[in-house]
Amino acid sequence: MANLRKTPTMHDVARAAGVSPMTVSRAFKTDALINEQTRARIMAAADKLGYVLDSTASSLRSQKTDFVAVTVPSINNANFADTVGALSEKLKPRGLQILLGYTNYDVHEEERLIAQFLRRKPQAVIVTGGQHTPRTRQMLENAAVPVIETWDLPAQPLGHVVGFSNAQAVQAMVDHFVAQGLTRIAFIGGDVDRDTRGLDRRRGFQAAMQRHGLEGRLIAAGAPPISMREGAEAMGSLLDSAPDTEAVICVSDLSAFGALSECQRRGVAVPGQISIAGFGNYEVGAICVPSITTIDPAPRRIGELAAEVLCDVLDGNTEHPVQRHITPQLLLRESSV
Amino acid sequence: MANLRKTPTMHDVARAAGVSPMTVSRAFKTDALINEQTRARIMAAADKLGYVLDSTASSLRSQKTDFVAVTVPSINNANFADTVGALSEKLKPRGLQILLGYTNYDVHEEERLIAQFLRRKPQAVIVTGGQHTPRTRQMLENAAVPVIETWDLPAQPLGHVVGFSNAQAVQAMVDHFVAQGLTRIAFIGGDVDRDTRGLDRRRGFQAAMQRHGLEGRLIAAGAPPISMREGAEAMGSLLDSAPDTEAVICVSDLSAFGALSECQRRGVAVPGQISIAGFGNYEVGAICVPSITTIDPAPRRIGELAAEVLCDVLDGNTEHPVQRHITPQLLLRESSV
DNA sequence: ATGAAAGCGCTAACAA
DNA sequence: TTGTTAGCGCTTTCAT
Repeated sequence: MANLRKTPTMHDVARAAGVSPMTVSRAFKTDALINEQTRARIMAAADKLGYVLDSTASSLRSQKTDFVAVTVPSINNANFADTVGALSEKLKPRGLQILLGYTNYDVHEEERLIAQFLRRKPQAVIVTGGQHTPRTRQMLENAAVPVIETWDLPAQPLGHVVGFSNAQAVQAMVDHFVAQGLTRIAFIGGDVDRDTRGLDRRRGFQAAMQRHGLEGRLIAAGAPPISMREGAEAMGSLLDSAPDTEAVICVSDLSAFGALSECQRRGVAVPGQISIAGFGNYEVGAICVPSITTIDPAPRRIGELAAEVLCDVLDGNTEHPVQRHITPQLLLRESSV
Repeated sequence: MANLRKTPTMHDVARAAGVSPMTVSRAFKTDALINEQTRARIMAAADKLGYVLDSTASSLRSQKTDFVAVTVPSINNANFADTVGALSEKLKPRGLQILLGYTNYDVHEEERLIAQFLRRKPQAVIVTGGQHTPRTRQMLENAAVPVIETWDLPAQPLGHVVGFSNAQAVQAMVDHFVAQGLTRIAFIGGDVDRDTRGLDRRRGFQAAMQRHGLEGRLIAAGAPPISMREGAEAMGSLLDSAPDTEAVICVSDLSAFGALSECQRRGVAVPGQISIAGFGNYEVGAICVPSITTIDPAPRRIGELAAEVLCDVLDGNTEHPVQRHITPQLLLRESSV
């Protein structure tokens, strides 16, 4: 049976085309010095044999892979998906392939992932956030691989940074509500600190409230990521426990939408009786009625900038660690007035 | 400088631990025959040197990778993310790593991805849908790698299948509306046939309408994937052109939510004046007010079954192509009565 | 523009 | 339980 034949190698193609294996190797490189007719003959032979280049062998010999390792907290999040999408599109022309892993908002799972990824000798490692286990930090240092931290401004960067201050962004939101004369303001977010960006947003909320001499109300919505349902439940307990609340800032648009829905179920007017704001500029917040005031952290821009930084590093144009800051935009919508 | 040292290899660890490289290799395998004290000594030496196993070399020598190639239409879709998430969790214990690519609903992009992935000699290829270019089909056949098609019931399967009939699921939805006495029913979906699952749903709609002797109204909402915004716009033109429509079935919950929002903006009562249904059981449809009637295709179940099939194949328990069918559930909610 | 020799780092196969 | 030998498929390097 034909299927019992071993997978053809470069050697087989070389013999079929009447050249040396080295010439076949050249034929498969776009920029190699080779006669076009020879290449055509080789490609025809390769096609006939069903030859597929073995990039494992190629990587081993050249001591160079085309992998870029990327970790995100969740595979199921439109914001991170946008960042990865932009990254992927920008790296595709360079022939770089993304090795994607998700940490489930857990630094130990991140450690496990990074350890696994480093065995593949990636060209770079791009992570979400600036919180890592000591072992992760050490592995990345030992690997001497370019590292880019995204979506955050780490206190002690591992290398390059493409991010923004989550705390600062939420402070702008608080200022907006206070400027409207609102004082009884609550924050709906995760009840544990696994999600460091969520934690930063909560801290930003509290810092801003304190600055205004106000007392912030914190509503715990469960373990990150906070879903629409958890947002709705949190809004329910807020309405039960502190019905005089005038505004609610949610850790994300998803929980904000859940909160909005709970208000609608209870006949609480938004805005009017209560204003709602989210974070992340997810599509749902732009489409729903009323639309939800939010902060746009430009997730695709983060991916594009990370790709830019990475290309500079790989081209040797960047010797020192780079910091590229995003400026999140406050988007005022119908849910706050 | 310490950093100028070459990356340590097994050889270096072996010398440091006073054993042969082969013993080091064994120490890094969980199930290898090795003295535990020797292993401890080796691990200590490896740790001190910052040694990281080179899985490229390992794969080349053993002619075996731990990659599973997976393609999905979009990285930014909660349903496919759930499938990939479940797949990933089930494959992790086996030490299999997912190589994820997204096709952007384009069979040619799928072809490009598969070609790239096959160079890595994956253990299996898992694709979304049953529509592929001839070249893709041929590459996969040549590679003699296990293939699983998901989310669909392909007419000509490439190998194993874990899916359901999108057409049939939508027919059940039409039957539901007709049973309620509704006759003027519209379908909002993509205007090109790139998304074969969307196309199947539209066909199911038309077939069911025809079976009931009714004429279906088709509203084109743009190129897949259909967003919430496009759903809203499509509902706008439907309300303009055919205001007597009694029910709308949307290609997904996202467009259904957009359609619902547009109704709310225009003061059209849902349900009452118009009933709305979606597809996919996305969270937004369960939380919004009114909640949206939908079909649950059990995306995580698809991933779990695919992982199950894959494990059976890798264990040699499955010689012949397998078909595992999902039965999507109709979820009746507030948007239809 | 093409070829020959060597070896990337690891592990299969066999030996002790 | 550990060691020795050989070679996976490719590309670097040097030669022609």
